[in-house]
Amino acid sequence: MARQTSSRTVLPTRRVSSGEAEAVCSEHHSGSGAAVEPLELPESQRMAEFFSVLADPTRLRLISLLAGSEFCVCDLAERLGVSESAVSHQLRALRGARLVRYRKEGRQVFYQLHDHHIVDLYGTVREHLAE
Amino acid sequence: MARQTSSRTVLPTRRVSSGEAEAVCSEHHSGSGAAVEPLELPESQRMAEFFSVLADPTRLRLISLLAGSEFCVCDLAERLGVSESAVSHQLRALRGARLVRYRKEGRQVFYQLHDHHIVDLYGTVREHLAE
DNA sequence: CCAATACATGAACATAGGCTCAGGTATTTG
DNA sequence: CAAATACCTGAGCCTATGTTCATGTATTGG
Repeated sequence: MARQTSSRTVLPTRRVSSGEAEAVCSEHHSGSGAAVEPLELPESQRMAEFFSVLADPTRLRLISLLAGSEFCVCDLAERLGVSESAVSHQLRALRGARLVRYRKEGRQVFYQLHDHHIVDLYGTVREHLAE
Repeated sequence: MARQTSSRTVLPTRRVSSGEAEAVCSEHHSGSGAAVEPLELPESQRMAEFFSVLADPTRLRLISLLAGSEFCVCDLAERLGVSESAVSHQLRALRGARLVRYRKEGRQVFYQLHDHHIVDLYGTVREHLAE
């Protein structure tokens, strides 16, 4: 196990240097004077984009099916009760986020989860929502 | 222009059970005939709603700051370079998802992460994106 | 009490995203 | 080849959402 949670945020060098005048409450920092830098904007955008892929019921249900076994597109569509077009669009998003992989067999395309990360996420969120 | 969108068209609730064999490729199920049911729609919506809260750069940067220590609202606003109003709106979303907690001290409100779940998620996603 | 600070909230505007529709590509079949 | 199947994709419609702006509430200070 040993999930290493590096308590240090990773990216420095982001000085908010806008010409904005400063507030007063800045003197009340409860933490030490150590620079606590936020996540950089570009990386926060990449991460938000990733979470956006998970922020859709249809895609989550696709993932839940693929967690059980692999399926071809039309089976996924039928089981979710949505059009093949919609499924195909959503699978494209999942592919883009490297959440699923596929293999072709004749004219069918079988999709499966890409790796275990998504299952970990799934479990953690279920745990959070169950509380 | 008005198409047949009479009802909500959001949740068809099409209960395709065993009788309705529409597609042809259904016979290629790789799994056994066991019912592989997808995540139920209501739960998938709750989960999507939760991921939606994480699907925003500003909120992720707020979380990254709060992972280091607690902060009052105007400090968060200053460090991210966004308005206090925007921060307040986003903190509301984070509160709703039980991702942050707050304590009042005078006229200031100090926010901190609610529990460890978000840090786990954060780590898993960083790992996924780093590959 | 009145002004200022710190934060919250509703409305409005601009953008992003999911679905349907209408094709398009690739593979199998007659 | 031509039709059918399985899947992909661009365009457009409609809804959801993040921000700003203006205002409201609570606490501190003169």
